[in-house]
Amino acid sequence: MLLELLKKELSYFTERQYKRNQIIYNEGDAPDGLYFIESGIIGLFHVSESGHETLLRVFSKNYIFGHRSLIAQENYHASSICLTPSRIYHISSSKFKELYTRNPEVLFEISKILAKELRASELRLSGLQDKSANRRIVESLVYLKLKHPNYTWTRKEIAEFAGSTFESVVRVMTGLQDLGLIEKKGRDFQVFDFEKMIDHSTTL
Amino acid sequence: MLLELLKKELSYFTERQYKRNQIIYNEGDAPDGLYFIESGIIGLFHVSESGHETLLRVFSKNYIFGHRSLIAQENYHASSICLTPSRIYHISSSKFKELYTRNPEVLFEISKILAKELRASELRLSGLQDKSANRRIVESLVYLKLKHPNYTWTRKEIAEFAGSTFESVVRVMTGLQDLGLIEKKGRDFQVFDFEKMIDHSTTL
DNA sequence: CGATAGATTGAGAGTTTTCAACCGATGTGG
DNA sequence: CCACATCGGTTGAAAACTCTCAATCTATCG
Repeated sequence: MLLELLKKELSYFTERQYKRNQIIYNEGDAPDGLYFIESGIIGLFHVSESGHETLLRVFSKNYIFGHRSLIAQENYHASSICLTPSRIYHISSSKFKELYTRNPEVLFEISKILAKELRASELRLSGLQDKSANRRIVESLVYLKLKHPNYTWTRKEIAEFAGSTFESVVRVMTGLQDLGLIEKKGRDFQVFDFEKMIDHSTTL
Repeated sequence: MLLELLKKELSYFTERQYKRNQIIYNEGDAPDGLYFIESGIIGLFHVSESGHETLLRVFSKNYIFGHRSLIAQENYHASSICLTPSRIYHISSSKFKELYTRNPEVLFEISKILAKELRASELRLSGLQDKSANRRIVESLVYLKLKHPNYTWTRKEIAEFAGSTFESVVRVMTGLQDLGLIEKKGRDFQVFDFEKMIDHSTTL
């Protein structure tokens, strides 16, 4: 929906190339327009005062990012970093304003995205208090691997998404392999049965 | 900002009265327009599968709620419950659409609210992994009591906001009283020094 | 082939919750 | 206005979960 709207307006955007691990914007920076992903995977990371990292969201093809700060008119509360090499369109704040003034549908679609992201965040908030670390790790494994089957997620990234430690992720993955639900392949892994994994998340 | 816009449109709204503990809408219900608070305090609670409750947000005078589901076009992911008797304006989904079509500024302001709520939620997500329970409890105490000095927050509500248990809240409050930073008054309490409380949150 | 980043495993430590018992405040009906 | 019921608060001790730390191993890449 938003996709079609933005594709029609690509002349407003400029395309940029980013390398793996390249920072697109940093926590604390002033908002700098809207980003729209042509290819690649981008992680949104928050680093707390004490140095703890959290993987808040994962963005990829045909999705936008930078929208939260842009709309809120607040500095970024987290940093966007490329997990893979990426091609990304960028539109300046002023051109973005021009765009949604001319086409209010764009604003509505972005609101919708914000609303869905808020739901997801609040459900994670609840899950963090309610679910065991193992359960959260399994769910994160399923979520991340379903979303990006070909990307090799590190244990650290998975832990930072699940709200746990990479050692705990390792233990859960070993357990799942013993149950025959996943198979480790070098640093990567393959999932055989997404459904059963969640059932076994208390068994580990 | 949104306040002025909505006040001009009160003829679009109908006013309703709610009692303490009355449920305004339930988790799982289809979205039902927008709510705008004339008076009272409303809590947004999520109850997980296992029965764990989380206090996600607190709404009060001149603020809206129900906007997330309305914009996302998703069922409510949490329930809105009156913490005090409340007077609340309500606008139907169709009239709301009419309103923001005629006045796109309204939509922009609501997007802004969503964006700020997303930030707050994600920072809590990070804090939940990063900060000690005591620290989170102290911060919640400060946040809730600064926001509503006259409301008697129960230990349970504070715990459900902080992501802890009511017993832990009790222990933290006893510690703060021993330090002379708060004073308990029956079930209520008074804060003497909001600043110092956070400093002492690791000491407890 | 060596260097480095990432993965694995075990044992120990610490924080936080859970459970249980008891206390105090608040409000209602007789 | 008192008595009692109920809801919320308090405290202590034990248990559990998860993390931390350290040592070792393996994959990957120049």
